[in-house]
Amino acid sequence: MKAEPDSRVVKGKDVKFSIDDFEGVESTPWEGVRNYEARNLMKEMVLGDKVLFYHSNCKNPGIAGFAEVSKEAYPDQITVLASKHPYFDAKSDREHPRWFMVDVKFISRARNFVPLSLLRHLADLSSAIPPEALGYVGQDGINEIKAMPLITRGRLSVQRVSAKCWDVIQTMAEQGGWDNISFEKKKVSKTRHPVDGARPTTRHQRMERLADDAIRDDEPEEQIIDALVPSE
DNA sequence: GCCAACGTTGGC
DNA sequence: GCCAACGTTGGC
Repeated sequence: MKAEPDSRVVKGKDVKFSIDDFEGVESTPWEGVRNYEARNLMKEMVLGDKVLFYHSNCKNPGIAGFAEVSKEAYPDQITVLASKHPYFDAKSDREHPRWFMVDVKFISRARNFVPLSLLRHLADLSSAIPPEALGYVGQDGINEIKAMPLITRGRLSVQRVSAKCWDVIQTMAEQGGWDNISFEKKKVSKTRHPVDGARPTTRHQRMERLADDAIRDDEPEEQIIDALVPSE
């Protein structure tokens, strides 16, 4: 799950939420997700599901800590009902909420911050053999990283993580060991070549995915159409 | 129902 | 700050 550690004001509200902020509050409602696929993933979450806490849209993006689901999906309407709020959605109302959130409980900080650039570097290896210093990751680990939606898709703010992948990342955060390997962001090719197993991304296939996501919205169509539209 | 235009995300 | 990727909107 992605959060932004740096201040950014959206319609008058600062959306900053860093690992420091998280540690201070222990548990927090994951409000503000306004993407169907991300919402559907949150609806699938069950109590105790493990979460990677990711620092996004910042100088050094990467995995900053660990968390778990402490409350299963419920309507995100605090923010939705106030028309002045940045997450306001006129198509959602109290009876027929469109957006949901889970509560997430802080577990721990990553002893070693796991930068996206490192994960990318590992995902870009032509083989599945980790660099010597990261031997403990194993070939399985490299393959898990190669398959992460974080690598293959980007954008989506809530993503699935396999149990194995979560373990690999947590072990990395625990053990570190990449201080002496270079994983400079190479400024070479503009188009990133898709990794094996990446979801196909032709326009047509993306449109189909979107349609699926919207369909899995379980509200009857008429309720969406009839949703109250507040003034202003 | 298609698809161009537009808006947002988010790495760099 | 740039801009590629891609989700969303709306005209037809």
